[in-house]
Amino acid sequence: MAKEKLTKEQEQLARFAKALGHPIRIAILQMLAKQTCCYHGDMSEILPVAKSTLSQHLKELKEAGLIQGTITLPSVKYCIHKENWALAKQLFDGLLVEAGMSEECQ
Amino acid sequence: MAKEKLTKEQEQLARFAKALGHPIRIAILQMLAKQTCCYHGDMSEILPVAKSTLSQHLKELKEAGLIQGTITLPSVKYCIHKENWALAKQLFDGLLVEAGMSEECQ
DNA sequence: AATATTGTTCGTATATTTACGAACAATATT
DNA sequence: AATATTGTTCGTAAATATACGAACAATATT
Repeated sequence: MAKEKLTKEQEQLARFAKALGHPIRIAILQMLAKQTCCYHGDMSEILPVAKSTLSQHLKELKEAGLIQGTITLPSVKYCIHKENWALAKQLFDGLLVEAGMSEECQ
Repeated sequence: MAKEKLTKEQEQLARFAKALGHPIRIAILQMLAKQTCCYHGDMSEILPVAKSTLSQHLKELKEAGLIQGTITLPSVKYCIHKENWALAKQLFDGLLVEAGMSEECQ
């Protein structure tokens, strides 16, 4: 068995995907994308989770590199991490296109 | 607090993303995409996991609707689930483009 | 009928994820 | 100095995810 090691790219893509793997985090990213709201407080009012839970989700997105937060007292402003987002887009696109073009398997 | 319910779309996108959220599953999809291999056995030889673990990953991808498997004795052939894959692509694209165009938040 | 091949399922252990409220920290306001 | 506002961190509980080998199932081969 010639077990192949997984590549950094595969790990990175999985990391991004994992961060997207929760509906609350999707909702967060959509809000940030639309710029309808960037503040923790605003999201907290809309999203159906406790503020502590929201903090956890934001932390995960931050750790995955998809968003960044800056303290703007008395609130905290979040936004998309443009650079990493571009990388994510590139990686996802690569996979999605590739697989979309695959032959019918039958 | 006007807590909004999450949409089916958000749930679906998160479901897909979650399925992509493991490097082994990324590797599986890439192999299926490239058509270099469609058989469980072939993947089992290449991917660095026990066959039982591979089965679990394949099951998750199947349950998420991203792949489908057909028994072709003595082996099992897997392939991308074209229809759902197209949906996944659409949903991911939507999010990725949207967020990519968001204003600089500063 | 015994054996081999190919995957799945089972049993199990460990780690991670998710969620909540309470407590805390940092600053602003009274 | 007490109070209010805004988020994070802590403690905790419950659910999922991940991994492995052993056992099993289904068919093919001897």
